[in-house]
Amino acid sequence: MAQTRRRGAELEEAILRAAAGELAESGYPGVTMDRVAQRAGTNKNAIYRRWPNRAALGIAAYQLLVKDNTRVPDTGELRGDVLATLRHANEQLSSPNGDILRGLLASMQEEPELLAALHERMADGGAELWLTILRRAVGRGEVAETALRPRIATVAIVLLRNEYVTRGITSVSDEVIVEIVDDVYLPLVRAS
Amino acid sequence: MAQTRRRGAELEEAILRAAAGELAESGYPGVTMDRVAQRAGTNKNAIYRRWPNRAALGIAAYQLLVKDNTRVPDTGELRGDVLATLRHANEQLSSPNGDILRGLLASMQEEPELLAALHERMADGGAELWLTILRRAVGRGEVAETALRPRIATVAIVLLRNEYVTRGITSVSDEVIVEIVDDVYLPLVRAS
DNA sequence: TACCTAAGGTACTGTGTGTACCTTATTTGT
DNA sequence: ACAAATAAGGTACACACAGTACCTTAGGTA
Repeated sequence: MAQTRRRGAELEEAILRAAAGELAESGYPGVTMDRVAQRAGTNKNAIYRRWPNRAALGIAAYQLLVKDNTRVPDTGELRGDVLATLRHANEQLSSPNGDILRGLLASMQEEPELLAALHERMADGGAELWLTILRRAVGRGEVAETALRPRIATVAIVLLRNEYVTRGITSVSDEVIVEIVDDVYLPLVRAS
Repeated sequence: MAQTRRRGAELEEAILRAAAGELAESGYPGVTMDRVAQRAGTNKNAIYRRWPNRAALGIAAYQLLVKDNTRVPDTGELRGDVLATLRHANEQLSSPNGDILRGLLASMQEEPELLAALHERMADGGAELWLTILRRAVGRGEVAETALRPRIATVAIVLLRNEYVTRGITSVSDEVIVEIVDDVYLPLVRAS
């Protein structure tokens, strides 16, 4: 009954929107090829012509979901910037996004290149954001230039993500975030 | 043709050994109820009478695999202890154990209590081990007593595990381990 | 000896992945 | 304007796996 048959980019977007919808509503387990196809008003063939398997579709949908999440806060002091970024990431990782992330991580065992793509887009996990925050702190004289290393800069978000991935919780309390900042991150960057 | 039918603990051990074998050879995806049952020379009913679902069986098998892995090294200095522990954990987490861990983590989305059990046994992830190492360093005067907090003590292993979980790699290079120790962990505990 | 418990065996439902094959609509080149 | 190429729709399928039902059979126990 469709007046005109959708093609190319139009159909691709419809599929992606359907997959992202399932992801948001039912988590990664809900992203089945049958469900996505039905929701997009198409069939599995159209999906398999674009993504080689369920995992690839899941990553693409996840990227659509968490897009536009990399703003760099500027509160005027390092502690405020770090807290704001962690809290923002905490919202992004909260249920169901945490489940989604965990589900995706596990499904990528055989596709390292897909996992790398996922890692790049992982919510606020990019080192560049953290280096930017630290660079401004260096400019204000809050920390020494030797702290400007990716491994050091991303410690806070790694610890936060660790809470999600290994504890399976749906949301990290603000106390934990403050603890990460005051007990670990700030002492570390000031000592480096 | 079995002379005597196995029962109770004997059968349970046979099932667990079969599951651990599949885990070691094929990772978590290989731990299917059918395969484990066949390998153990029994049937799915016997498994379901003991574990409520595949995830529970997977955790039990994982615990069998990584058992006896918590020795506390004593090299006489903090840096040596930390490096030894991380290198040991790196071996434990190396393929296929890393895949196994990731697979288990993802499957636990609905069973928080199982995930908690897994977390307890996670290779060298227990805070107690790290606190012991730090306590000895405090005794030697290497670090201040204020560093004796779980969040601080476990930072090194969390960073190492992060490499596995988010990057999907099969083994972390020794350079990364040294970087974690010298650039992050030692500065952190000495500053605390 | 009879009973009870637990193991073995088999079959089944339901769901999901991925593929095959054919039909039909739409675009593009001539 | 028409034909050929391209891509979508539709259906059916093979295969694997989780979990359940139901019955049969072995082996301790009273």
